[in-house]
Amino acid sequence: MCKTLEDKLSKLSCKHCALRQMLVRAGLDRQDSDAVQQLGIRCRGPFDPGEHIYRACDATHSLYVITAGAVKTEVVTAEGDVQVTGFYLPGQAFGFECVGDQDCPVAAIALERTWACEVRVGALEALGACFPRLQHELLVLLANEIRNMGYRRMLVRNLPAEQRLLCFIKSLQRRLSTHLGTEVCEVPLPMSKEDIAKYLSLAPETLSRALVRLGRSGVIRNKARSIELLDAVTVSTVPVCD
Amino acid sequence: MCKTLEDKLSKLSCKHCALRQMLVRAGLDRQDSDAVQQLGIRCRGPFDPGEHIYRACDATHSLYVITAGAVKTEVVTAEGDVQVTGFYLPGQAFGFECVGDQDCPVAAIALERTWACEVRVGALEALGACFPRLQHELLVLLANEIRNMGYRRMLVRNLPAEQRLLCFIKSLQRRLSTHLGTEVCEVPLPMSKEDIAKYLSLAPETLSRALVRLGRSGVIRNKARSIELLDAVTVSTVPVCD
DNA sequence: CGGGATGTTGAACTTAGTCAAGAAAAGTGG
DNA sequence: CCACTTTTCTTGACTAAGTTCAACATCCCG
Repeated sequence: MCKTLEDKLSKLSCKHCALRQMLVRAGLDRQDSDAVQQLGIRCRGPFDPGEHIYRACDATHSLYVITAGAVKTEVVTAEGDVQVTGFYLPGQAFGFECVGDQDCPVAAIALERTWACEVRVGALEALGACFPRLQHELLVLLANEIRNMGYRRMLVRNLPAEQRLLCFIKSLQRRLSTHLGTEVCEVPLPMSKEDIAKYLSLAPETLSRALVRLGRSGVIRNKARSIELLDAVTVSTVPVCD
Repeated sequence: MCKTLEDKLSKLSCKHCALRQMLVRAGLDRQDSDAVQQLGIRCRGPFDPGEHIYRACDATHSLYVITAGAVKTEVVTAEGDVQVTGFYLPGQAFGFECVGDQDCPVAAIALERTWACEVRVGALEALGACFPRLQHELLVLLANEIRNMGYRRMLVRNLPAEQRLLCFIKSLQRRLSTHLGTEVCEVPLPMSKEDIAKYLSLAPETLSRALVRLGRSGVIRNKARSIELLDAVTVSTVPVCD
């Protein structure tokens, strides 16, 4: 747990952190630290791999931004099978499902040692009443998530296994590059192959074979717990999501 | 075009209209007609079948609520193939993708003769600055859409064609029943089979076969431009979305 | 009544899923 | 630190499901 407001803000100081970006765009930078203080940002963690940040049906009503580590979100159906709905990297916000009043059927689980900042949606709304631009940015954040989900859905659904996988790796790469501020080729995979399979709606075997085929055709190089993207041209022909 | 505020509100007077529900929950009922007037609700239509309500990349920044008719939303990829992303019935809101600042890559097209109320998101936000509960409801509306999208995605993806189709019909039935306030068995299909296929990510042929099989197994009865749900038990075992 | 669009049917083909076995990696406890 | 177990991942043979292509039927609109 960090103690001071300065600590908390420094955790958010990354240029591309979703929450910080929102505050900056809303015109609420450090100068408004009184206002920001009202948000009651809590730094939580460390969460160990496999540990829940929130469980399905927890009424968290909070948004989270990862400061370090990685997180997956998943839904469990009545029949008990699990569907991974998203992976989140440092700087990214998650927990949108919990904004509303209903219980959210989604759980968030740490993939590696993870720290995250928590902001109560109620606090954002309250501050938004004073700063209309913050209110607007909050709305935009959700609207963007809706757009992204629609995109992901469209792209992932009809694509054959290999392209689906490539699209996923590319998305990870893009997000990581954005966060680091430099184009990376080697994409670490904090999640298990099974999680990726569940995210892409593929059997683990199919995923494994797709990885091998992409490796053989020289598009990627498979490493222990990461993937190196080799052929930029081939990759760029794959539809982009996120 | 309707003229008076009374006209506009009466259009929204259905108990289950998404916008009206939001206003009521926010405590803004007819008594606050001054406030509601500020929203500048525009009644638009009629739109003929095939006519666009908005096009991809139109910067509408508006939400729409259908008063009569039916609408589909679709995304066109760079390669030119179309993906239908949603069907909307009377009382339902659409246009969430356009809430943000970016252009929305989605188009909305009337399926039959359609009328819709348009509300500028900016107007909702402005009024929300005075009525925090409205602001909250707006956020909840978007959050619910996010939750629904996640659900739909999870359910539709792994399901075999027949169940996917049944899930879709059931969803239409539920929405129609909610709007009419009474359980309906006969579900009209304002959209073409091709649109349904594109929505469910199936080849038109596969959809056709699935319809025939469901008909033969006595779950549904295929009619000209509607489907009758016969076996309530079988249907209820299908996962529910929306 | 034609003619284009829309929907249906059948057969070959392609892809991904399933099942089962084996290899590699990650925990576990001495 | 090393054997041992357990889990995760890979590989192969087979099966099931959906797509594609082509032909035909039906609907709708002029």
